[in-house]
Amino acid sequence: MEELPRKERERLQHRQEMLDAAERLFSQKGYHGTTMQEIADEAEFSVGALYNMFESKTGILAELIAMRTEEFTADVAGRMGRQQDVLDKVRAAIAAKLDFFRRHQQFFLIFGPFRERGRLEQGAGLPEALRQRYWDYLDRLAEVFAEGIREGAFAAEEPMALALCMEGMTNAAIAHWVHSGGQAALADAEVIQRVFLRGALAEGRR
Amino acid sequence: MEELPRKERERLQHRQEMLDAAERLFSQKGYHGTTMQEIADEAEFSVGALYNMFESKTGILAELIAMRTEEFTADVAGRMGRQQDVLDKVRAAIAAKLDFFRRHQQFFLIFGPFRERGRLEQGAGLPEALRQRYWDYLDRLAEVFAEGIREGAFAAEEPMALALCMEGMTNAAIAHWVHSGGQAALADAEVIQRVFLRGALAEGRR
Amino acid sequence: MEELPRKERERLQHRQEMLDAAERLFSQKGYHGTTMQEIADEAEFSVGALYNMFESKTGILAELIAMRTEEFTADVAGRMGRQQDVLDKVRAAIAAKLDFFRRHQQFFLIFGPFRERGRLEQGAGLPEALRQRYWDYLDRLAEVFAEGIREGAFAAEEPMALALCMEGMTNAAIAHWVHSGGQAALADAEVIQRVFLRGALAEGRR
Amino acid sequence: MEELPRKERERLQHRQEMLDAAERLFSQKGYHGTTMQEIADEAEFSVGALYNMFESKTGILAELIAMRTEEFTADVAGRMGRQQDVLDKVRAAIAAKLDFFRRHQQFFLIFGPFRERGRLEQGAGLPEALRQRYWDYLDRLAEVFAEGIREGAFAAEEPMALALCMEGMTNAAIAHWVHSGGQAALADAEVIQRVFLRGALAEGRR
DNA sequence: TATGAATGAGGGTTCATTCAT
DNA sequence: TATGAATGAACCCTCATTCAT
Repeated sequence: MEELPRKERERLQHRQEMLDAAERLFSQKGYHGTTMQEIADEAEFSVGALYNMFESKTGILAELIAMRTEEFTADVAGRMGRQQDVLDKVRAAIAAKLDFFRRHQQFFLIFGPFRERGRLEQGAGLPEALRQRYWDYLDRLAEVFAEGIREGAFAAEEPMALALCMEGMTNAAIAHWVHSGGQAALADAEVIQRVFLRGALAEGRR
Repeated sequence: MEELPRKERERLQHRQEMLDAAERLFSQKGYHGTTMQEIADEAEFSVGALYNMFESKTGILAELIAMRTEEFTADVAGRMGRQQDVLDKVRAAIAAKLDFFRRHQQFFLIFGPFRERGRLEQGAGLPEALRQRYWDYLDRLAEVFAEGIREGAFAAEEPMALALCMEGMTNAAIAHWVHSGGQAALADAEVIQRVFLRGALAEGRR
Repeated sequence: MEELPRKERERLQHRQEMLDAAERLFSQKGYHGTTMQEIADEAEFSVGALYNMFESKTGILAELIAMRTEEFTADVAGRMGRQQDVLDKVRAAIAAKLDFFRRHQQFFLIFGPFRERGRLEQGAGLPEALRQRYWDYLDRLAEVFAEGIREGAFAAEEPMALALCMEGMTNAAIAHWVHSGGQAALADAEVIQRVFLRGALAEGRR
Repeated sequence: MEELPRKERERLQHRQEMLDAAERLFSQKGYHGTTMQEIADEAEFSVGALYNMFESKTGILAELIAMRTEEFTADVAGRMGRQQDVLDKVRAAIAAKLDFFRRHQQFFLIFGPFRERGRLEQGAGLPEALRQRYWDYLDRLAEVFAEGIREGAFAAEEPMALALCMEGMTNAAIAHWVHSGGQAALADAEVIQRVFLRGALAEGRR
C-alpha cells in the first residue's frame, strides 16, 4: 500500500475512530437513540469535527454499513474463491459469515443481514446502493448453489431458496449467540451447519 | 362471548382502530419515523384521543406487540395441539407461522421474531415481559423437538439448535416474501420446509 | 333562611363539595398543578358536572376566593362591630384574622393576603372586583386606626401604614404557623400582637 | 477579580441576560404564565440556547432564586457586620432589605420572602437547598435579637417571634410599595421601622 | 482544521373545554 | 342533569446542523 502523507494518514485514522465510536453507540443504544454529541464525546472529538468528516448522521451510518459490508463480502468472496469444490465453497461461506460476525457482533445488532432492513434504511434514508449490496451477496451465493445443483452435489431445489435457507439458519445462530452475550454454545453453529447441509445436499451425498 | 355495553364496545373498537393505524404506519415508516399526529390522522382521531387510550407512544407499540404475540403463540399452540404426531406438530408450527405472517406482514416488519430485538426494545423501553414471550415460544418448540428426538423421529441434535434452525429458515422465507412485496414465490416456503425437515429428521425418516 | 326546594338545595351542596375539593387541591398542589380531572375525582363528580356548575377553572378559583373573602370580611366586620373601644376593635380584628386562617389554613396557601397577589390574579385572569375586596378591607382597618389616632389612642402615624404593619405582622405569624404544619407555637401570635400594639399605641397607653 | 477567557466571559454574560429576561417575565406574567419561547425572545436568543445554559425551565427559576438570595443574604450580612451595636444591626438589616427589594422589585414578585413559599417551590420542584436559605436568614436575624435581649436592648420576647415581626412588617411595606408601582410613599418604610422598633425595644429604650 | 455555542423545526405530551349520549 | 371520550392548541424539551472564532 502506498505511503500517504502524514496529514492524510491522521485524517483517515480520525475518521476510523469516529466510525468505531458510532458503531459502538449505535449497537448499544440504537441509531435513533444515539446523538451526534455522544458520538463526538465517545470519539473524543467535537461535533464540528464529525461534520467535517461526514455529511450527516445518516452519512455516518451509511459509511459504517458500506465499510463493514465491503469487508464482509470481500472476506466471503476471498474464502470461497480459495476453494475448488462447491461443497467446500459453501462451507467456507458459512464459516466466513460466522467468523465475521463473531468479530463484529456490534455490527450484527446494527445491520445484521435481514435484520433492520426496511426500517433503518427507510428511516435513515440510506442510499439504494447499500440495499443492493446485500442482494448481490445473496445472488452470488445462489449461483454457487446453482453450480452445485448442476454438479449433482445439491438437491434440485430453487438455488435462491437454498441461499435463503443458509442465510436464515446462520442468522439464527448468530442472533442466538449475540443475544446471549456471546455465551451461547458455539456448538450451535456446527449443529446448524450440519442440519443445513444434510437438508441441502443431494440424496447420495448427505 | 359476553355482551359488553355499547359504550365499552365502541371504546374497544376505537382502540383497535388506533392500533391498526399504528401498525400500518410503524411498518411503513418505522417506529421512530412515525409521529403521534400521523397515527391520529390515520386512525381518524385526535392526538388527545390516542393519549386517552394509551399511556404513551411506547405504550402503543408495547400493546401492538403484546396483542400480536398473544395471537401468534395462541395460534401456534392451538394448531400444534391438534396433532398427535411430533412430525405433524412441527409441520403445523411451520405452517402456522407462515400463515400468521402472511396475514400480518406489517407486524413482521415491526417485530418479526429476532428482528428488531435489542434495538427497538431498548430504545422504546418495552417491558421485559414482552421480551420473555418470544423465548417461551422457542422453549416450547424445543420441547417438541426433544420429544421427537426421544421418539427417534428427529436427528439427535441439541433440541434448541433445531428450534433455532427452524426459526431461522422460516424467518428467511418470510423476509424474502415480505420484502419482495408479497411477490416472491410462496414456493420458497415449501422448499424451506423440505430442506429443514430433510436436515432435521432422523436418518431413516428423511 | 328561607326553605329552598330540594333540587336547589342539592345543587348548592354539590357546588360546595366541588369548591371544597378545589380548595384542598389548590392548597396542596397549587392552582396550576391541579387539573380539572383531579378536582372532579376529589369531589366525586365528573368533569362535565364541574362545567355545569362553573364557567371555567378560573371561575372556580374566583368563586373560592370570593366566598372566603366574603366570609373573612364579614367575620372581621362583625367582631369589630361588637366592640365600642377602638383598641378593642383592633384586638378583635387581629383575633378574627388569626382565627379565620386557623380554620382555613388551606386558603392562606392559595390566597393569603398579599401572598400570591399579582401572580395568581394575573395568570388566572381574576376579575378586578376580587382584587378590590382586599383593599376595601385594608381601607376599613385604616379608618379604625384614623379614629384611634384622633382619639389619642394610637400614635400619630399614617393610618394606612399602621394597617399595613398589622397586616404584615399577622401574615408573618400565620405563615410561620401554616408552614410549620400548625406546629409553630400559637404563642407567636400573642407576641406579635403585643409587639404590634406596643409599637402602635400612643405614648401614654403602651 | 481574575481575568476569565473571553469565551467564558461571554458565556457568563449571555447567561446573565437570560436570567434577567426570565426575571422580568416571571415577575410580569408569573412563572407558569411565561413560556420558554418568550424568555428566549426577551433575551434575544433561541430556545435551544436557553437549554444549552440551563437544565430546564425550573432550573432557570432555581438559578434566579439562588442568585438573588445569595446577593440578598450577603448584602444583609455585610451591612449588619459593619455595625457594633445590636440596635444598629437591626436598623441595618431593615435598611438592607428595603434597599434590596427597591432594586429588585421584580424579584419580590417572584419569590419575596414568605411569598410563594409552598406553591412555587412544590410546583416547580425547587431543590430543598433554596428553601433552607431563607430559614437560615431568619435564624441569623433571630440570633441578633437574642443578643439584643441579653443586652437588655430588646424586650424579652421569643427572638424568632421578633424576627418574624420584622419580616412581616418589612414585607408589608415592600408589598405596598411594589403593588402601587413604586408610587407608595417610601415614608411607609420609615413608619414601619418606627412602629416595629417601638414595639420591639425594651421598656426604657423606646 | 477544530471547537462548541446558537439555531429552530419538530416531537411527545398535557389538559381545559366541549358535546353527544 | 351527569358523564367521560374527543378535541387540538400550546408547552417543554431535543438534537441535527451551522458557523463564527
